[in-house]
Amino acid sequence: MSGRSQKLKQGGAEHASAEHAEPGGASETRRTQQRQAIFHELAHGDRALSAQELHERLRAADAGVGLATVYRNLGRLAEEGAIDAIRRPSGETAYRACGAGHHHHLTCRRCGAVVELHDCTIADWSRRIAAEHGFDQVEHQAELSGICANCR
Amino acid sequence: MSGRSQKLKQGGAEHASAEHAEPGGASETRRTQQRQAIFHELAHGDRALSAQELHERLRAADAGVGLATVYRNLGRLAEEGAIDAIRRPSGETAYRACGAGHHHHLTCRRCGAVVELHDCTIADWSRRIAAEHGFDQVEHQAELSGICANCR
DNA sequence: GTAGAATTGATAATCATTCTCATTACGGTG
DNA sequence: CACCGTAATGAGAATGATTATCAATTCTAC
Repeated sequence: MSGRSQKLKQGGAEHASAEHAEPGGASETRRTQQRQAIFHELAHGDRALSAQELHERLRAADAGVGLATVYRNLGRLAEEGAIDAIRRPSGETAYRACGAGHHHHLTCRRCGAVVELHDCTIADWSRRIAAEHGFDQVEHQAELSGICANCR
Repeated sequence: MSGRSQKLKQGGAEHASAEHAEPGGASETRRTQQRQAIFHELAHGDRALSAQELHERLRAADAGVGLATVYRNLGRLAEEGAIDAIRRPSGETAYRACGAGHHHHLTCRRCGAVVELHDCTIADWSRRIAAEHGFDQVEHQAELSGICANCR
């Protein structure tokens, strides 16, 4: 697929009810069983899942979805903003269906539980730093990890 | 044991790794040409280099250092705290010779210039968040990126 | 229905990184 | 200075995650 009309339209579908707010359905993105199964699994999971883990779960759930398809849809959904990508220290990328808006994650290193952090103080720091060093369009990326109460 | 030998030139980072109390056998870190070449290259670079880039540079500089050796030493040096690992959005890990102490990086997305940020406000936030959610041993990881003054 | 394009799936291909193991060289010693 | 024990190196194989390939399947619209 090289010369594909990549029209990343995402006009609507930013509905608030996070339960069944599956994106797509416009005209370019088809609503396939696989994509729904993938999103459904993520929407119900409490922790972030890697592509491989998700693939495993889907296989166990009788929804035999190919690994390549899992990767494809995960990437797409992340681009559309429907799910959130989290980088694990080990290198893999895990995904999770998150609420909207800017936020970070606090992940338990043992059980993988995730807490969304919406009160980001980094933005202020970032702004100050940017001004201080003459930088523009500064973005930040951050992850917190620790051991949750249950795991101690 | 006067651990005098492993003082890789380049002042700073006097991280006296005294955490090698192996009984019986002594696993000394030897000073090899390759390791010196690797560190030297990093100490002079202004931007962070990935293992592959470093390997390429060393090859070009007639210091034929094997790729595996580059990886090995990079990992070791990072553990010792002599160099700093930076995760690129694309996934590879890049390394840079940094000052000691906890700090983060502000990288120019265009030219790759790096600024060390030593006044990290995330620690406070992190602590508060940890207490709030009952987490323990919370660590954080963060990167800032933007466009530097020269590149605008 | 039917056509036609987006999508899927099995597998090959990448890419960065790690492992293996025979060979080399560092560093102290006699 | 020659010698030894051992950490370190190097070339390539192995791994693990992710991406590309491409014929065979669905969706969706008509």
